[in-house]
Amino acid sequence: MPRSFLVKKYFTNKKPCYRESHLDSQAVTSFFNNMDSLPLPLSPVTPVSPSLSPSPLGPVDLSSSPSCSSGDEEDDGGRTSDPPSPDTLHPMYHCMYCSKSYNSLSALSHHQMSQHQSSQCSPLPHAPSLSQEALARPTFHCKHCSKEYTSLGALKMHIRSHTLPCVCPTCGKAFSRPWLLRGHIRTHTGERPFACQHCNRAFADRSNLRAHLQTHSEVKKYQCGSCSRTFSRMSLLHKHNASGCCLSH
DNA sequence: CTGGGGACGGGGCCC
DNA sequence: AGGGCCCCGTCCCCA
Repeated sequence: MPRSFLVKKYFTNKKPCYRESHLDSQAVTSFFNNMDSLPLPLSPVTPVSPSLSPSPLGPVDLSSSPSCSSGDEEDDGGRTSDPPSPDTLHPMYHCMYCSKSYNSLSALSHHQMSQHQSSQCSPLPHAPSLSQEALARPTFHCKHCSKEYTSLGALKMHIRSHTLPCVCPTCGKAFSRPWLLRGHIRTHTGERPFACQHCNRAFADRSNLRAHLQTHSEVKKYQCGSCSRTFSRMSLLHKHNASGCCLSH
């Protein structure tokens, strides 16, 4: 499975390290104690321009596809999508040698095997040097924005960020995913399940606890490339750079 | 201006 | 396939 479903995405140097730093109970202490040895990115973090190269293959237009499979949980209010149209859910597979399209991978494979394999066909000029399988991979367009995905599941997940099916019963604010709603509900209940082991603070959001733990560390995660100052948050480093540090070096 | 907290979005991985 | 959870990241606000 590809690490990224998203065709158009921001490329980062993220190295997910899941399940290595559970922040509950003693794991927090472990995380903090080992902070110095963690492979933290102590280098200036620079924003990376998005790759906006168009899909080399004809994208699948899902403009009339349903926005979410769980339609019964969708809040209407003008956000619901058009009714499902099975035809438009079918991805199209495009030949890398000619412009013919097929609605099944097997049909495309048969076409390419029979029409192009024995000949000296070369891929279309706009086709990148990818494997044939990769080239045959369909792309799925979001009807609400310009994003493209290589799997329908990824697209459905993304579309939830447009349809916002999870609605707070208290204030009516809508969210794309249930756990986002749960986090929001904590703002109403005041629940703060993520406690700092080094002070009395507790947080409703794990990310905020993680950021807070940085404040306990002498050497923080984000370092200015010019003056070597370290910051607990990327945004602080950005502010620091914007304030002119790098201009004076 | 700086540091920090609150709230939230989104892609990726695991089950 | 879909839900749950993880991490990274951003924006806003305030002291």
